[in-house]
Amino acid sequence: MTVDRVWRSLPVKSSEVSLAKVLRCGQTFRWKNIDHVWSFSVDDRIILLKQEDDDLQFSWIMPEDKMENTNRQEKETLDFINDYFSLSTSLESLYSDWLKVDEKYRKKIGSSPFIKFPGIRILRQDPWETTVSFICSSNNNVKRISKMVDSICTNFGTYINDFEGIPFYSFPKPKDLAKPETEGLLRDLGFGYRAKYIYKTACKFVDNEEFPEITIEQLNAMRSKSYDEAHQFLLQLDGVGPKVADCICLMALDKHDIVPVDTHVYQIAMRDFKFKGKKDLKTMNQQVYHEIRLFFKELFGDYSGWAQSVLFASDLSDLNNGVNQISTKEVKVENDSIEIKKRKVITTADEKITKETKTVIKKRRNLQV
DNA sequence: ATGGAACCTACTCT
DNA sequence: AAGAGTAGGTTCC
Repeated sequence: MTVDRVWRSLPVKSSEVSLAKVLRCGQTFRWKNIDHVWSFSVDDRIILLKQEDDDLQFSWIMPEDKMENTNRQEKETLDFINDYFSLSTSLESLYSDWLKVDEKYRKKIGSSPFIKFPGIRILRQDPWETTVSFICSSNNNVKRISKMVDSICTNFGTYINDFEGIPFYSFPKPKDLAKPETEGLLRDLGFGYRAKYIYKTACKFVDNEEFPEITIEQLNAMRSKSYDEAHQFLLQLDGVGPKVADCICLMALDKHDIVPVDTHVYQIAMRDFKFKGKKDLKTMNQQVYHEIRLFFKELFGDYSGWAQSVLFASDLSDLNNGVNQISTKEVKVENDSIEIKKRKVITTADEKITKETKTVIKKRRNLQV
C-alpha cells in the first residue's frame, strides 16, 4: 500500500540544524535514516524529517487505530520538533561568539570547526531515555550503543507502526524494564555488564519504598533545578557516574553550560587549546574531571556544552559510520557524503604534530541492500 | 582516601 | 587468521 504522505515545511536553515550531523554525533542513538528520510518514534507516533535546501520537511505516522484528528496531530508534531531541536535558540549567533573565542585561544590547525561544521546543536531530549542511553554508552562506541538502544525499544517498548517495512516501537518506561527477567534478557541481547545497571536503575524509579524521591517526575523536575542538584540526583542511579550524569544534564536537563569530560574532550583540551593538565589521563579523577569541565565552561560561557559538541563532532573521523543507515533501493553514494578534514596525529621523538589530511568519506560500510 | 583493575561485547587493526 | 586494542566509563576493592 503506497500512501501519499503529507509533508509540512518548517523554515529552518541548515546553518541552524544539520540533521546529518546532529543526529549522528553521539547525543541521540535512535534516529534511522531510510532513503534520506530521518525517522524516530516518540510517545504514540513516528516522526519523519527531511532536510531540504532552505527548510525542514516533517511528517508523522500514527498507530493504525489513531488516524483521525490530523490538525491536532500536526500541531503536536510541530511542538515536539520545536522543543526537541530547541529551535527558539539561534545557533548562528552562538557560533559567531564561539568563533571569536576559538580564534583567540585555539592552537591554529586549519580552519575553525565553527566555520567548517555549521548546524550542530544540542538536542533537548527526554530525560529517561537519555539516562538509559548514556548508561549504555560507558566503554562503548556509537554503533553498538545505537544497536542496544534500538534493541531496548523492540524488546521492551510498545509497537507503534511500520515505516518503509520497518517496525517502530516506543522507548519503554521504567516499569517495562523493572521486571525480574530484564537483566538476563538484556545480557542475552549483548548489553554486557550494563544489563544490571539498566535493570537496577529502572527498579529505583518504580520502587517508592526504598527510593521515594527517585521518580520520573523528579527526574523531569531537574530541568528547573540547579546543575549541582541535578548532577547529585543522577549520581544515585546505577551505571551513572560524573560523565554520564553530565551528558544527561546537558542533553536532557537544560544545563547548556555543562561540558561532559571524556578521554576525547581531554585530548581536545590538551591538543587544541592551552590546557595544561597536572596529571596524566591515566589518573583522571574527580578533581581533574572538574578542572577540565570548568576550563571549557570558562572558555565558552553559558552555552559551553553546545560549543563543545561542535569541537567533538569535528574531531570524529566519520559521523555516520553506517549507523542505522538503511536503503530500500539500490546502493548509491550519499548526496550528503561530505569531504572532511581528518587529523592524523604523527608522533615524533617527543612532539605531537597534527597534520591535516584530506579524506573523502567513501560509501558507508553498512549501506548494503 | 585513592588509584587501578575488572567489567561485556563487537568491532578494528596488525 | 588469531590476538591485542579500543569504544564519549562506572564500580569495586
